[in-house]
This record gives sequence, structure tokens and C-alpha cells, in this order.
Amino acid sequence: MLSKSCVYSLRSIIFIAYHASKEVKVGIKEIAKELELPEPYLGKILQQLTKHKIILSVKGPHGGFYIEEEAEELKLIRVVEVVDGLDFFYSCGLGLKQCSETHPCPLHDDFKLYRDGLFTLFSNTSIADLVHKIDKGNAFIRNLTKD
Amino acid sequence: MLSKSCVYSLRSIIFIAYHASKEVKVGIKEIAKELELPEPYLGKILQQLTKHKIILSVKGPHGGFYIEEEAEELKLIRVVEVVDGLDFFYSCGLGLKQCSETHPCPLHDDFKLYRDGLFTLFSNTSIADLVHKIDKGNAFIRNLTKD
DNA sequence: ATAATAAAAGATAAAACACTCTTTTAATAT
DNA sequence: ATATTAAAAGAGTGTTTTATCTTTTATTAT
Repeated sequence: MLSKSCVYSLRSIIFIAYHASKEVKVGIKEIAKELELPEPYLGKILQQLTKHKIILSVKGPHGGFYIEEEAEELKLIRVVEVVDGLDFFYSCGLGLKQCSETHPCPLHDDFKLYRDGLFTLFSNTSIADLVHKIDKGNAFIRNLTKD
Repeated sequence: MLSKSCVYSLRSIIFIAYHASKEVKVGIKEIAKELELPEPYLGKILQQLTKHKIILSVKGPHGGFYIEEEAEELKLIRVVEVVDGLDFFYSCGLGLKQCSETHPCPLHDDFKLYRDGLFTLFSNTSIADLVHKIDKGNAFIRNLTKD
């Protein structure tokens, strides 16, 4: 559903929101190591997110990435939009170019239910929401051992 | 979500179920033209479906593809399984390798809801179900004009 | 000012997916 | 039997996604 670039993005942003601040930034190396992502590829992804002002970066010693407190209210859908685009949420389950209420594919209504549900989920959920779950120990973004 | 191969497969099977029988088969050319799919690629896809006995084929004059009456009860999930595999329906929304009830990602419960919903939809819906909708004029698999 | 650090940028490589072309094989109508 | 038809099979191309490598630029500590 979401591309690898997109899920890497989401997990990285969560990690940054959780571990970094304007005072203490986190670097590509640390993120890649902790989330077990390919480091150079992650570099490209974070570069893209920085360009779109979704995260902030500082070069040089003690440089790295962070996210502003307010920016944690950013909705997941915004990240999806920047990385993958929103095409999926407007697409037909059977790949029909023209599929609409007036000219629906035979799966239209049923598929729309879940596609719209996912759209609403990503639209209503913020990075902060996910960070809180991790904070409370109710969820994880790393592959094993504590978080 | 589903690959192009997969949606091409589903639409073709519906088309075959709707238009062909053991007596009157439909050829690649006709399917490709009606559904506006790349003909040689479609050939490969139908070849794969035939190999898996999802549809049947006959070579030579008046040859082509058809599907047995009973086979129309085939569930969509079986086609997805053969073409794309079922990985998506068991995968994590944030791409975590290990994501489970006991070690969930922060999106787990919400995402699971829709992922499972889609799985159930594809598991409960048969080709025949979709053909009926088209038959009644309530749905379409072609890009425009009547069906 | 200078050296060290870390991200940005650019160029390249590998893999997966989408698609095409050519040759072979099987079926059927004559 | 033979010619014709249409799918099967195999090899190959193009594009996108994922991933890597190298060089440059900006920042900071000394």
C-alpha cells in the first residue's frame, strides 16, 4: 500500500520526534541503526523530508535532524502525500481508469469503504499520537528489544 | 495495493466469465481491446492464470479462454494469492518486520482493522458476485460506453 | 582561520515490475 | 494430411523503485 520510502519516512519521523529536539539532534547513522534501515537510502529520504519542511536538519558537528514541537501534530497523510502522493486514496480497486459513483466497478462500494477508512485514519492520526503510544510502552517502532 | 498484473487478472477473469463459455471462447485480442490492456502483457498474465487452472484455454481456431461455470464461485482472494501473494494481508502498516499483538507498531490496531476488512472482502467475494452486478447493469469493467 | 563533522547533492547500480517481440506448440477446419 | 489459427514459451526491453557511492557544502568547535 505505502511504498518502502513512505514507511521508512513515517518510522524515521516518529523516531526523530521521540528522540530529538532542537537541542539534541539525531543523525542518519543512529536512525538507520536503530530502525535497521539502509543508511544511504535513508539519507535520501530524510533529505526529501527536509526539503518539504516536514523535519529540520542542521549540518556539521552535533548536527542532525529534529522536529519542532508543534510539527508533531503533523498528520500522517501529509507524509504520505509528500512521499507517495495520494493517488491510492482516489484509485479504483480493480484499476479502472474511470470508476465513480455513476460508473462504478463491481467492487466500488465495498472497496471504497476500506480505502476511505484508511484515508480517514491517516488524516486523523498525528505523529504525536503515535509517539505517545510508544511513550506509554504500548507500541514499538524498532524490530525488537525495548523502546 | 494490488499490482497491475493482479487487477488486470481480476478484470480479465470477470470478462471471461461474463462473455465466454466452453462453447464460445474469447481470445487475448478481444479481452485486451475491450478492457484496454496491453495485449502481449495480458497474454503473459492469462498464461499464468491458465497454468494455475484458474481459467482454461484452448489453442487453435476458435480457441481462446473460458472458465467453468462452477469456477465462477472462485473467490477473488485466490487470484490475489496466485498473482501477488498474500503478504500484504499479513504485513505491518509501518513496515515493521516484527509487528504483532504482543509487539505492535503504533498503528497496528487501526491498520489491522482495514487490512483485515479488505482480506475478508476479497475472501467472501466471488467472480460470480461481480459478474452478477455487471449483468444487472449496476457495475462496469470497461472504461466507458455500455456493458 | 582551520579541522572535523554531518547533511546535501549528484551520479550510479541493482532489483522489481510492466511491457514487447519472436518462435514454438497445439488444435481445428478444410 | 495440410494450412490456419491462437495460445504457450522464452528471451528481451524499458521504467520505476530501492539502494549505494562519491563529492560538495554548511556548521561548529578549537
